[in-house]
Amino acid sequence: MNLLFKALNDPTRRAILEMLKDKDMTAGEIAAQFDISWPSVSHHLDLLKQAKLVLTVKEGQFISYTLNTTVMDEIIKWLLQFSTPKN
Amino acid sequence: MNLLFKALNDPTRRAILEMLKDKDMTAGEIAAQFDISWPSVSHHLDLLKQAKLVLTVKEGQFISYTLNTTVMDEIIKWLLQFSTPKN
DNA sequence: GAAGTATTTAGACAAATGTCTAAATATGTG
DNA sequence: CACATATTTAGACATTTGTCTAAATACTTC
Repeated sequence: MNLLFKALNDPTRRAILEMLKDKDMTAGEIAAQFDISWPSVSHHLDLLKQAKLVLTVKEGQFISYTLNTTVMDEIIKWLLQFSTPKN
Repeated sequence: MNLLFKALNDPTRRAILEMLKDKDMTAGEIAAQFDISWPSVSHHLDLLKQAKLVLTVKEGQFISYTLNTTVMDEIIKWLLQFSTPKN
């Protein structure tokens, strides 16, 4: 839970997740969308990976990043405890 | 969105929210549940308030904190964009 | 209004975070 | 194998964050 909220607590990382919603992307494609350096983006990707919010697949020379929506459901479940009056 | 995720990115603050799920509490009652100093708890409450995750009601000498679940729904909505294949 | 309780504000400090540049590690190609 | 491309790792540095103690503010009661 900690890693999850930590990973979500950054605009760049949230933007990455929104990009991956539409299609899988390589680290390079992702980095190209931002004005920060590649190593910084790589670091963000690492945190997302630690939180298991993204999964990586090696595709030859490239590394493709994919959303892992399973983990999203975990946060949603945590949040829903507040919406329902009595569980 | 930024303030929201920032507010959620701390175990103490998440614990406070879970406590408030059951019943409204005064700042003092909340602070008593933790081993950290009252000013620290007050600071956490302030961040929760900034994120509008909690609302305050002055009850005489005390300040009562209440959950604001409306805001939770906002995060859930953001998260749900990833769960549904095509919006 | 003086004194007591509840809570926040101020200011300091160590630890965590996001960024950078430079270098290292794959992987693919001639 | 040598070289080029893709990505990560290392190390440094400024900013942000969570914590503390001390002091200030707000409300209640005598």
